[in-house]
Amino acid sequence: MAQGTSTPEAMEEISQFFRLLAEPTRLQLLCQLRQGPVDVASLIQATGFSQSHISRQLGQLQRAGLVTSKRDGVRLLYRAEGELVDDLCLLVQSRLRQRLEAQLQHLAVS
Amino acid sequence: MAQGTSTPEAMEEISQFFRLLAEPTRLQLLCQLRQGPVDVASLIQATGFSQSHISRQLGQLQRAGLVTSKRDGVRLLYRAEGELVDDLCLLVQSRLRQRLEAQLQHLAVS
DNA sequence: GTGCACAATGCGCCTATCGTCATACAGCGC
DNA sequence: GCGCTGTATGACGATAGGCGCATTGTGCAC
Repeated sequence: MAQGTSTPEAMEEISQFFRLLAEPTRLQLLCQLRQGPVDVASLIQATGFSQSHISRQLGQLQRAGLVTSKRDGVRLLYRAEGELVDDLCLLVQSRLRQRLEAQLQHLAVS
Repeated sequence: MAQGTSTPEAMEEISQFFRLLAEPTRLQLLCQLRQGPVDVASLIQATGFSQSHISRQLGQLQRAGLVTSKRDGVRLLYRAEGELVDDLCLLVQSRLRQRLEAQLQHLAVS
């Protein structure tokens, strides 16, 4: 199965998924949407980006199935779907922390 | 702790890490390097990219601490460091599979 | 129907990054 | 020292994607 991962096509797809998380804007949106449904105006407010930009990013995330939307009258409420992104972020975050601590040790020694 | 993840700076760093994996070339390289030390010529051969390109990508991965290099005479042997990337890829891969299966179900029903 | 608020899309600008070519650097054999 | 092989880096064109402005579309209230 380790070999299966090696096919360039699989790599292409996986990297495409990572690309969604490779943009701070989208990651911020996902973070805001973790706790439950949020309306778009709040997202615009929270991130400080233009409405069009937020709309596009949400569209991408929705097409990837990472968020879903529900209507509330005229507005749309978005919410994050699944905990995969959370798990990924936690893994990466702990790694970054590890690395920084290691650098600290290095400085302390030298 | 869920709140801690929300700071834009943290998002910036985490997304920066994901960006490393968002490129098929780099993911392929990491995949090749999982099994053990590989010399650069093999990587060039395996990916079909130019020497300079491979060198640059390896440099990025090395600065991020995802790979390390050892000299073997004139050549350099690279190897992957840690299983984080493997874990991340497996998680993403299983998700992609899930999604495709769900789509299949959808087709079967309709 | 008109008007109003919210969301999505067409267009363009701009920066970042991919990927190559040519060149410089490093280590080994002579 | 010189040449050779292997790696890194500078310069460049090409492409992708971020981001905003202006516009169009969509659903509600009247």
